[in-house]
Amino acid sequence: MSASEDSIPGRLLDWYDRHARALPWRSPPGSPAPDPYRVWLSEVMLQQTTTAAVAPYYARFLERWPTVDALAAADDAEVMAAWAGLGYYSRARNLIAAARAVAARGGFPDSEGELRALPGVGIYIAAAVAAIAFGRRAVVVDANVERVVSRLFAISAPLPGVRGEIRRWTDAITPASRAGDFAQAMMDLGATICTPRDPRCLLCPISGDCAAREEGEPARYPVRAAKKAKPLRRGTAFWVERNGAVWLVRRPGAGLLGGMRALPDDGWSARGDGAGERPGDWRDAGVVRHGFTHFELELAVRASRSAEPVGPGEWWPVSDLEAAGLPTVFAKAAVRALAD
DNA sequence: AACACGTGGAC
DNA sequence: TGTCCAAGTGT
Repeated sequence: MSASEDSIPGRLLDWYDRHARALPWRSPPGSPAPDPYRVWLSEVMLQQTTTAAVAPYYARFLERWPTVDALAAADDAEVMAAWAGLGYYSRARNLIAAARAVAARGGFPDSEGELRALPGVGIYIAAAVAAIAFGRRAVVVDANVERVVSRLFAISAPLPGVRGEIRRWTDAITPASRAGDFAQAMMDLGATICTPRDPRCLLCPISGDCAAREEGEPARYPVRAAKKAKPLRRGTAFWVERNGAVWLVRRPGAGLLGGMRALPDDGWSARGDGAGERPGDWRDAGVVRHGFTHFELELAVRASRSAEPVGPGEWWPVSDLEAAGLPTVFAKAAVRALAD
């Protein structure tokens, strides 16, 4: 390696060679670079999502669509249904669009700039794919890196405003070679040692360079701006059942749960409950609570066997509801309706 | 710059 | 039960 063993990247790479996590989308350190399709797919799934949550989805996607060409040829509805439960559904919509763009140009581009042009590929994924799949030197900054770097240099200004400074420090310690392994080493360090609470500094290969450890309270970094309170919204979902089938709709392509199958609802406007306005014989099937990123939802479930479905939709066999690919909030509502 | 955008696990 | 937060991106 070009980095000396006494440097921060040198010690980190040496640690990574011995302690890298074995993850389904990863090649062991020193082995040939993994397929860019696999790196890209995993990075998209891993946005704001834990490795444990991603693993089964990643396995299913790879089995069903082993190449970017296969994914590009897939039906939108099947991909959206396969994504159900993973959250942030715009990722799935962008995944399809990006796969088709890549297939059309005959393969993945190998530079950050071109990667960045793909839908759903931002500054982080472009850098990660360029470094991990194509061996480029790129500055990869995710939440792990933010935490490690903010501690290493005791950066006391709050996130998110301080991201530029963190990026410059990361650039300063990113080696010319093995930038992909370096990025993954930083992420492994953040995930297993330099953890949000109670970092295990005694096991850290760069604790001797860490300004936060020197100060004595590393867990106080990174500093974050105060977060806003989540408002509570109330709404109603409608379970209309007939001959063993339930009426499902597809949500509009953009916005919350965009493009996903769903139960019909009242829009969750603050005043709630338009159920009384819908003709038919309705029963109260209970309430489910669900937390979204920026609000909390209290969703009343109303069920009927006589109401007429409203607008476009489809009858879906209740016995095969799993295959409909409902987002978790509606899966909860379905369980509530069926338990009633 | 600030906000929209899901979900589940850890404590 | 509540809070934090995880391999971020788009607008």
